[in-house]
This record gives sequence, structure tokens and C-alpha cells, in this order.
Amino acid sequence: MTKEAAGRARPGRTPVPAGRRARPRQAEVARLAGVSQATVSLVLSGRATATGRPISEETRKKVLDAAHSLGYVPDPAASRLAAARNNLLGVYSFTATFPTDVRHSYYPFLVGVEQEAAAQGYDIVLFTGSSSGGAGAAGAGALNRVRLADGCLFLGRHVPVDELHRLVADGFPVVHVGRRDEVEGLAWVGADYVSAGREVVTALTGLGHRRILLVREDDDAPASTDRERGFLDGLTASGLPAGPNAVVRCGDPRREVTADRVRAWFADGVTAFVAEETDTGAAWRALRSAVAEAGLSCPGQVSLALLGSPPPDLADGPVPMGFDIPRPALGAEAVRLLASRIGGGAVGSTLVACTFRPGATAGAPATP
Amino acid sequence: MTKEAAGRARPGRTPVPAGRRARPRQAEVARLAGVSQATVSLVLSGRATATGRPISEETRKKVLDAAHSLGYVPDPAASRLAAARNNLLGVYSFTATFPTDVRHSYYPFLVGVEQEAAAQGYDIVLFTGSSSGGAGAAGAGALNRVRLADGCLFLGRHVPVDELHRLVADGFPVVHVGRRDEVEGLAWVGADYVSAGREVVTALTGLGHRRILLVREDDDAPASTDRERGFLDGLTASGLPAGPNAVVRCGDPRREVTADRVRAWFADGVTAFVAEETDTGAAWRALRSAVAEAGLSCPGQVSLALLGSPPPDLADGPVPMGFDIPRPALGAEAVRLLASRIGGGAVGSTLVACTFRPGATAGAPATP
DNA sequence: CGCATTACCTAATACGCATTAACGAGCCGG
DNA sequence: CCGGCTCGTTAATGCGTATTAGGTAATGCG
Repeated sequence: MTKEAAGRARPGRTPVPAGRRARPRQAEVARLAGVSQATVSLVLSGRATATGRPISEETRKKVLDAAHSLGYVPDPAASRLAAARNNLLGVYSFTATFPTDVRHSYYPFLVGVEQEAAAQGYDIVLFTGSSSGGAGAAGAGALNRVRLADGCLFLGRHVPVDELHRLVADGFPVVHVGRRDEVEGLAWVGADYVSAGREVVTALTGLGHRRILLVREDDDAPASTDRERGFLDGLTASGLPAGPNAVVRCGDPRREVTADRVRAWFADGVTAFVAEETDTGAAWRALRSAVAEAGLSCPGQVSLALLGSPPPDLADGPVPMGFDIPRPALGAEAVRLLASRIGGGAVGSTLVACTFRPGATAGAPATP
Repeated sequence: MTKEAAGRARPGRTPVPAGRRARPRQAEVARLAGVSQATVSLVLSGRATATGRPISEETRKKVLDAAHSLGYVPDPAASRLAAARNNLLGVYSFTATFPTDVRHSYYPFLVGVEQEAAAQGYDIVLFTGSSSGGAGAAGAGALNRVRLADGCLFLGRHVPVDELHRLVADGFPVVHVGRRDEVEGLAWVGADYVSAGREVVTALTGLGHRRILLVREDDDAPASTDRERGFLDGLTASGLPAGPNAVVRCGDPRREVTADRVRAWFADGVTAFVAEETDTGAAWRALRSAVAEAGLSCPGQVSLALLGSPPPDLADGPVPMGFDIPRPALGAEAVRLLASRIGGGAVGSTLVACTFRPGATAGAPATP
């Protein structure tokens, strides 16, 4: 089964494109230096000494001189092929990574991702759910495209679980940004919404509030569930009832959280409202404008808090009490975890703490 | 000299890393489909029919099914090494692509780049200039990593000209976003500041202004030079003198454009001021506050215009007359040009038109 | 002086994909 | 019924670099 037939056929492409080669290869450096290609590789990669394979100073110098005089630059394709590693780290988001409309993109995560990836020696490949690029087709196997990278980060609230599971099951290194437990074996880094939510509620009860309402959207993403969980924990911890009527869940906050309803809640004794942060910020927007429209002053009559950060277009308003999600840190942590997985590390998931933000929308409740 | 020694030594790395491979190869697809690796390549690359080497419909289907069920994706490094495309499009920026300081971000360009790249079937690889990792080390060979992709876009004011030139000279497809003439053979896409500047001036003279002053910074970037050129063209086209005293060039606008000077210019008959846009927006800031401080109303007494877009932190002020740089369009155009170069197209550079913005800072001059 | 070390290098792979010469199988025409 | 087709597929390369088993002097040791 060995190459006894060698020398018979000579396929492949033309050996040399007529004129002088554009780029020198290690083989040419080797010829000029009077050594073998392997030696050139050893010298240039610096691996020689590292692996206990000594190279004489004289040879090293000859090789370096030759390489320099020929202007040798390594071909990254060949390096990566030989090393069986592309040093490519995928980032998959289910919407365009750079959206035109919603400024609320994944940008803050990417700040951390880019930085940490660079630090770890990876370049980033951007995959978006919308794009049909690459060799893979769209639709069913859309996620498969990411396999060209050494590993991949996933961003987004709504993920095709089956496909993701398939990747994980195949042993492809994957890390999800955001908690996600329903996919078995999936590593993730998430923000600790439970603790952060609890802290916000505790701050409000500390101010004296006894009736607090959470306005959330009708979405079962873990991020929403955790926030509610933290909210309820906070109530319980403060000795308040954490019943279902402490939470308003609405499909369309704009329509369901009206000035009238806010007025009614206020009349009923509610002195503080808490909204969850989502992609669109719908809950917070609705709450904010309903309170204003109802003619209630904040924080004079009612206190408001936001479980997250306000959407950028509302940045000029008063800073809401709430917490900040350390998105760049999350992104960086995700990269670290992914790099570890690529290197064969275990599947540890991580929770990152959020930082409490006192803000200017909460005060002691009015005492009529 | 043939391989008669084969079978003796068996170096290379371990054939299979214990468990099942994460990434399927063509060979595995072939095994599953019951054909040879070559057939898989022929089918998947679509080159079969093109090269007059027909594949039966049955075989094609078997192969596609197998590839799909394995989640096969071609290895970009291997494709590239084998002198083929990998549908990766590099984006290299000389600073972080996602800076914490949003002001200098390339975000608006990337919106267009991402969209057009997706439309053309490319995935995007982000090569971060600051990265010291990857195959290439920092400094000398930093740009070399981009050779893994089919072509690369470059963004940034400060470019290592030598390295870039090397890429261009080697025939690697490169497009620079922003005009850049000092690198020979480099293709670029830029904004047409000359026409846009002329249009702004024409709008002002159309309103009746006869004495217009350009405030620019002391910087010889093409973007600045072109704006001045357009400004002067506009004056000439309106039959006004385009002498050097129509332009104020200052190293530190904050200090050189004062309320006193503005008052003096106004007394001298200047009814309209034009500032250039730069990274910092220094000229515009200085002009804006000097006019306000001088107690001159705008657009009542003096008209203002900005050759570009206002810095984000001034976004809430009145919209200045001027023009908008179509950054997403520029990004998209750059991708189109790059795709064409990858396909063997010529090195055409392109100017993209800016859109005039009437704004609210310009009106007819007062007639005392 | 003979054998074990050491110090340096080279030969011979493999990496995954694209390409092409060659081969086997049907199909005609003579 | 056989040479010459066409059609479909495979075997055997090459791309440029990394890796590792071996080989060969030079040196050490008893």
C-alpha cells in the first residue's frame, strides 16, 4: 500500500507560474541557508529550544539571515493547516451583529470579546443568523457554518436548541453568552440576575417600600425568569409576600401598562415599580411613560427601578435605580472559557456579578 | 528518488485524538456516501460540471445528504492552501474594532460591510491590529494573518504602509476604506468630500451669503484637503473670491476661534461660517460655542454649516446644515470592490457621494 | 579502545482540499 | 465482436508548514 507507483503520474498544478515566485517558501530559505526545510521551520517557529531540540547558533543565524534577505513571510493557511488549528473563534448571533435600527446590539459584549480574543491569539469570525454566507447553506444546517472556527460563542435570547445541541454533542467547543440550561452539556457565562434583582428589591424595601410591582414581558428566556426569581427572592427576604400578583406579565407593555392602570395600582398602595430590561426595553418604556402620563412624580410619589440598563436612546433621562450588566467582562469571560474548552478543558459555566446602580428614580415612599 | 522507503518511518501526529472528531472531513463524508474523497470535493465545490466532469444525479444526492448529515464544513485553511477560495473576507482595523470610546468606532462602516458581505456570500473575519496573537506576531508580520482570507478590508487613519504595500505587491486583494493614494496599487473607496463641500457652499450662496469663512484644523489628511477644495470650488462656482483669507486654519480651534474674533468677522461682513468635521469635532465645537458666546443668533444673524456629521454628544443640538457621509454605503461599496478584486477584477477605486443635509442652522443673511 | 551519550540535522511524513491522469463500464458503428 | 467513444469515478498527487523518528558526527566514560 506504499507509494510504489510514484513517478508514474504527475498531476497537480503547474510547478512554477512562469516567472519568479511571488512569495518565497521555507524550502527556498532552506536552500539559501544550506539547511533543510525542517530546520527552517524549527528556527522560525522558535519551537526548537522549547521542545529540547537544540539548534546551533550558527545555523540559526544563517536561517534568519536567509529568511530576512528573501523577505520570507509564513503562509498562515499552511501554518494553520499543519497545526490543525485555525486560531479562529466564531461569534454567532441570531440577528445582524451590527443592526441598523436597534442600537442595543451586542456591541458591549463584543468589546470584551474582541479584546480577550486578541489577548488569547484568536481572530474572530462573525456569523449572523441572517447571513447566508460561507459554504454552508442557510436553513436547517445554518449553524454548521460555525464549524470552520475552532470554537464558537453564541449570543442571543432565542437559539435553535436542537442545532446547538447537535454541535455540543459532536464535541464542538461552544460557549453561550447568557445562562442556558436547557441544552445539555452546553457551557455558558451568564450574569447573576437573581442576586442583582434581589439587591434592587432589598434597596427599595430598605427605603420603606412595602408594595412593589414587577413589570415583565411575556417571554420565558432565562434572563427574564432569573430577574423575576431575584425579584421574588428580594420580597421574601424582606418579609413581604411574593405572590403572583406582585408580577405583571404582559405581551405588549405599551398597551397593557397604561396611565390608568398605574393610577389604579398606586391607589391600591403600590409605591414602587420595577421593570425588566429586554432587547427593546419595552417594559421600561411603557412604565416610564405611563407613570409620567398618570401625573405621578418620581421619585416623589412612586419609585422606579430597572433590572438592567436603560436603552441608549433614553440615556439622557434620569438614571434609573437598578444594576449594570458587566457586558464586556461577560464577553471576555466567555472567550476565556471557550479558549479553555478548545484546549480540552472541562465544561465549567460561570456567573458574573452585576453592579448595583443607586440611580435617581427611587426614594422613600410618600407617607400620606 | 521515489518513495521506496515508505513504510519505514511513521511520524506525523496521532491519527485520531481518541474520541470522535469534532470536525468531519471530506474523507468521512466520502466513506458515508460510499464514494471517494475526490468525488465529494467535485460535488461540493460545484466544479464538476464546470470542468466537464459530470457527476450522476444519484451520486450528487448521496454526497450532499452525507455532508449535511455530518454537518460538514470545509476547512478554510485547507481550501486556501489548495489554491481555492474559502469565502472569508478579512476586516483589519488598526485599533480595536469595538472600542470602549464609541466615538472613534468603525461601527457605521461595519453595518454596511456586514450586510454586503452576507449578500455576497462571505463571512467576516475580524483581524484586530492590536492583537499580538494569532499566527503572526505583533509588529513586523502583523498584517500577514489576513492572508488566510480571500481578501481584506483595511480601516484606519494610521496604516503601516510598508506592510500594506507588501500585501498589495503580492497580489493579495486589498481594499482600503478611505482615500489613500500613497500606497501604490492600493484600491480604496472614499467619500466625495469635494462635491459635498461645494454643494454646501452653493446652498449658502443660494440663500444670499456673500462672505463665507471655512474653519479647518491644521491637518493634511486627504479628508481635510478635499473638504477645503470643495469649499473653494463652491465659492468660485458662485462667482465669489476663493482667496486664502476665506479659510482659517488653526492648530487649536478652541483657542483660535474666540467670541471676539467671530464678532470681528461678523462686523467685517462675514455672514456664514463653515467648519470641517474631524475625529474630535474640535472646529465645529469651537465655532458653535464662539458664536453663542458672541451673542450672535443662528440662523438669524449668522448661518453655520458643518462639512460632515456632528459628534454624537452634540446630537441633541439643532441639526447643522452640512452633509452626511454614507458610511454604511461606503462599507458596502468596499465589499463590492473587494469581491470584484477577489474575482480577478481590476483595481478601480471609488468615490461615494455624500448626501446634503439642509439642517436648521442656515438661513438668509440679515440685511441691515 | 569500544560503546554510550550528546548535539544537530534531515527525511519523511501529515494536515484537508482541489485537481487531473487514468481506469472501468457501457454503447456504437463498422 | 472489437476499437473507439462517452460517462462517472478513483488514485495519486501538490499546496506550505509542523512534527518526529532517525541518522551522523563529535564527545564522554570506563
